[in-house]
Amino acid sequence: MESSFLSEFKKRDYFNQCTNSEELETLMNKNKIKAYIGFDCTASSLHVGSLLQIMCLRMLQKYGHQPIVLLGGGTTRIGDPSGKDETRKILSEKEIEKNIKNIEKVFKIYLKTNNPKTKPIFVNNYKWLGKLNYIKFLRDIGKHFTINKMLSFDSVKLRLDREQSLSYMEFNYMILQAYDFLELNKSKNCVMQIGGSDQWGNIVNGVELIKRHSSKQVFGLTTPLITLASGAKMGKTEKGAVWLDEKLLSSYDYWQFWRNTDDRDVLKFLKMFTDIELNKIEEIKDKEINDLKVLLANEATSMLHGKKAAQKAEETAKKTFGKGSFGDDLPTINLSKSNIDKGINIIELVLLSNLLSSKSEVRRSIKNNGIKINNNPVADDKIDIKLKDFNNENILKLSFGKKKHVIFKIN
RNA sequence: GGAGGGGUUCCAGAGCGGUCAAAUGGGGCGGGCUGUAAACCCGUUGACUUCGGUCUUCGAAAGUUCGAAUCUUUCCCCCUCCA
Repeated sequence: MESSFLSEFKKRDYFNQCTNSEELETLMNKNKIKAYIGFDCTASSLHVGSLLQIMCLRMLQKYGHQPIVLLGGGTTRIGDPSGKDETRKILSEKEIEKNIKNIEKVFKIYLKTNNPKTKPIFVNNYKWLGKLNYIKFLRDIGKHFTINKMLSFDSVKLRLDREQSLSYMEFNYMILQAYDFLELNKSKNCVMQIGGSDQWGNIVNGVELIKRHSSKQVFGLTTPLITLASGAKMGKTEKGAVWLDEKLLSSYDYWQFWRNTDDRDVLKFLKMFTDIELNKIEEIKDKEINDLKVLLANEATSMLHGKKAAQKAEETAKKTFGKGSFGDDLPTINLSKSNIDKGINIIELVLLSNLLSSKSEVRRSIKNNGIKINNNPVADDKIDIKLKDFNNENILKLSFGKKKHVIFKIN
């Protein structure tokens, strides 16, 4: 069978639900379509939680379809109640605009922008939501929604069941999202919305609205929630969220995130988050698991930060973990010579590194053998770091645990 | 509107005048084992410390007491049942 968008979509385990799989398949084989995904702009960048959605857009391009990226300046002002227990904080206009600009950059990395037929279209729903006329909106759009049905959606129902408050503002979120779809259908001929499984209700609403309002058939497609073998949510490291932004998470740490994947998740992630062809994955799947993890880390990191960054990260990792030495990708902190001459207390040094944030923590960690200077555990929290602790290149490696290292350099 | 129950350290959840920086479990962190994995085992989990202690915490404020997370008063918030 010839490979198609939807068949590969399914084979890579991107598929959760579709409003009408067969017809969508037919349509996509016949025509090149436009599909959109909306992204939340609450934070200044996206993290790996959105990566699967980004991969979906890439796949659209791969099959000649055109992705639309909706950066929800309008809906971010409201806040999606799906999966949230509490009302989100409301961001200022300026913050949202700033976030949108920054998030756009991520898409320009992941998506190809040179082919005019498939290059991503960026839209901001504030453009149309911002100037809605309330009465007109109620008459044109609001009449297609029944409260009875809206109350039955999980996003609303769960909140109400737990007797948590749901503001009228948030209650309207799903209508606004449905309206987005309608708007994109009218202005850009967008016929599909993709989203995470938690968006199913919102997406279906859009599909139905368009059917009622314009008598057109459009499609909704969702991706599964990624659950880790460990049961945890995907996307955390020692340092917090795994951001898709060098400024928030270094390419080395990003590489490490993938390198540290649970054995049981490696093949799944290779399928989901790399461009390696499926038959190739099939071939290599029995290779040494750690080699596969390196492959995964390299592929995922190259895609975001470039090949060079990936190589450098691998290099640093090899030195740091293999040889117990270090590479240039580790965070480096410069010290002045005069500081060292006086001697720096070990606790102060650790605090300088930001590896830990309080003196008590440092003391405890030293007691637990968790702090190392040049691979040697520090036994006493009273020692001072002096010139002799630095190597002949004036470098000292400070480690907390096995994975977190910082380089101190005298200059 | 009426009647009860409750707000405790990251979370769940004990404590109900001194022995409480607060049981226990989960999570986190560190160590061991290994493969930078999982599982398992051990330690640790408010801050500061000259390691003797000191300081700040149990919804908020005020009070009783030599002494309060524990008692009293007021306030704020949440839950259950009745109307």
